[in-house]
Amino acid sequence: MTVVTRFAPSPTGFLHIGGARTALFNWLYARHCGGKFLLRIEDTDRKRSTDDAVAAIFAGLEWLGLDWDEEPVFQFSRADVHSGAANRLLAEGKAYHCYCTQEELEEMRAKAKAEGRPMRYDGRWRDRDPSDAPEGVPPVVRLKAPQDGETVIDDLVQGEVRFANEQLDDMILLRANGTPTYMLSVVVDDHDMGVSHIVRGDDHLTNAARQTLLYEALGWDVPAFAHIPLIHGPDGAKLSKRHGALGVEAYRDMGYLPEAMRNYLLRLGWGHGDEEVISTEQAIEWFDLDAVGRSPARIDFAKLENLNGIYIRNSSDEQLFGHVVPVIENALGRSLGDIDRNRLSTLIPSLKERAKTTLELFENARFLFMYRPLELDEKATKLLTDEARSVINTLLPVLADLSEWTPESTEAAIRQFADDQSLKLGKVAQPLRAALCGRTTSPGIFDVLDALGRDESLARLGDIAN
RNA sequence: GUCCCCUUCGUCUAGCGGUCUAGGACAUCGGCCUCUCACGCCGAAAACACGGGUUCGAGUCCCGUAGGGGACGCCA
Repeated sequence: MTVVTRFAPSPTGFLHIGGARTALFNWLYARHCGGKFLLRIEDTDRKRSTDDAVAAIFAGLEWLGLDWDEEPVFQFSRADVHSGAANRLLAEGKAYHCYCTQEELEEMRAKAKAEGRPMRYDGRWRDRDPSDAPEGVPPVVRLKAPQDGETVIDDLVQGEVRFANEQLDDMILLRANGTPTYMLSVVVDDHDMGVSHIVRGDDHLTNAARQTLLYEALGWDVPAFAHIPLIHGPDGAKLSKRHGALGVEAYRDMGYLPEAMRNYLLRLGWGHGDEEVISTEQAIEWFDLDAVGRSPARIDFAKLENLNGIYIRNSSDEQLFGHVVPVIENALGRSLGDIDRNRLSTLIPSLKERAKTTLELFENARFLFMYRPLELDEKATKLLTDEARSVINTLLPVLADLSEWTPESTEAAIRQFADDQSLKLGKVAQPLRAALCGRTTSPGIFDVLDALGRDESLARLGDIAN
């Protein structure tokens, strides 16, 4: 059997992190099995669906590197097919018209609540003669679902889950205005798209039971289900905006790399022995639904950051440079000229050892793009005492006399200088750092000198010495 | 409230009856390295929710309890 999975978001907002993980698991499973990963946009709620959201979902998936097979299906465009299925059930006597008013349903709900029961439609039109139909009330179409027995979901993640059919009432297939409901659309679409494995959040577990009934009524094979636990916020509660229910593009803007994000999401609820840093190739090879945990996982930004740092360090200099230039240009509000680019690319190897996000990398590189005379931060100002300035003063001609300007040559000269002056290297390096970077932390000082170049370095030192 | 699911260090997890005095990772705290900050390395503290069974033996199986989550729409 060819495995076909799908990701079916409703375009009512950005692609949030929970959806991203669901998409990732679907994608991984399809790739692992050599099957297909399809995309369906569930835009049947016309009021809440927007084109912007559709675009955001596409962009989010692309950013994460989750490519889908075939053209995306837009659910709303298939409304006729969906209602056709409902009409077929009607003709076969497996569905019926219900003329209940909203008020009647409200009453049922209130009564159920008062009696401590869940709201269940009482089936009052189930076997009633259609000739009883009230004038001018447009009916909904309901499924004539079995009233006893049980429906069993053999879930790849949750195991065998049983629901008593009496708890599953006659769900609405077609609304009074004739449009199909979610429950109907999903089943018809998944069937028509040939979906073999439905991987989705476990908030859909009860829906799986209802949908199973629908599959059976329609005479279709029931696909395999895999209901994965939801992601929770750091506090264990539902994901809130404050706690990470952001669009994936927000994570991009916070300086995370898509590969790191993917790795992190993968490890949330799934593990492979002691493996932590897992390449996409390995993930595809190792991923399987039966290893997905059943308990919800909390998002942990510290771990995400740590992983991101690992991916930054493992990036090639060229790759990282490409990632970081737009981040910097965006933060700086100007584009980088050749000089800026050269300085940045020289310092990248050193910069990437000390940043957990590309945003942090920018902060650490910021001094490269500042204009003279440098604005010194508080600590740098404090560090540049008269004594420190005189060290720079004495060192300046030594550096100016260097015939060659490389990390090796400046290091040799400065170490020699410190030796001659009976100073510890730190006593020379720290003032240099403050003068060159305007702050007391930076990449290795010889790399800084190298990146800035001879002229700029000497000029910045001169600004301080005088 | 009803139904369903879940419960190993603070967090993510390994563990699929004996090899568990419970392993790894992040975070935390020490130390080393060192021109600062990082990286790296070494080390410490830190968990089987509780109560009953089953078994020669339970983190691992069963049943309760407690706690957490999800579902109960003419939303998806």
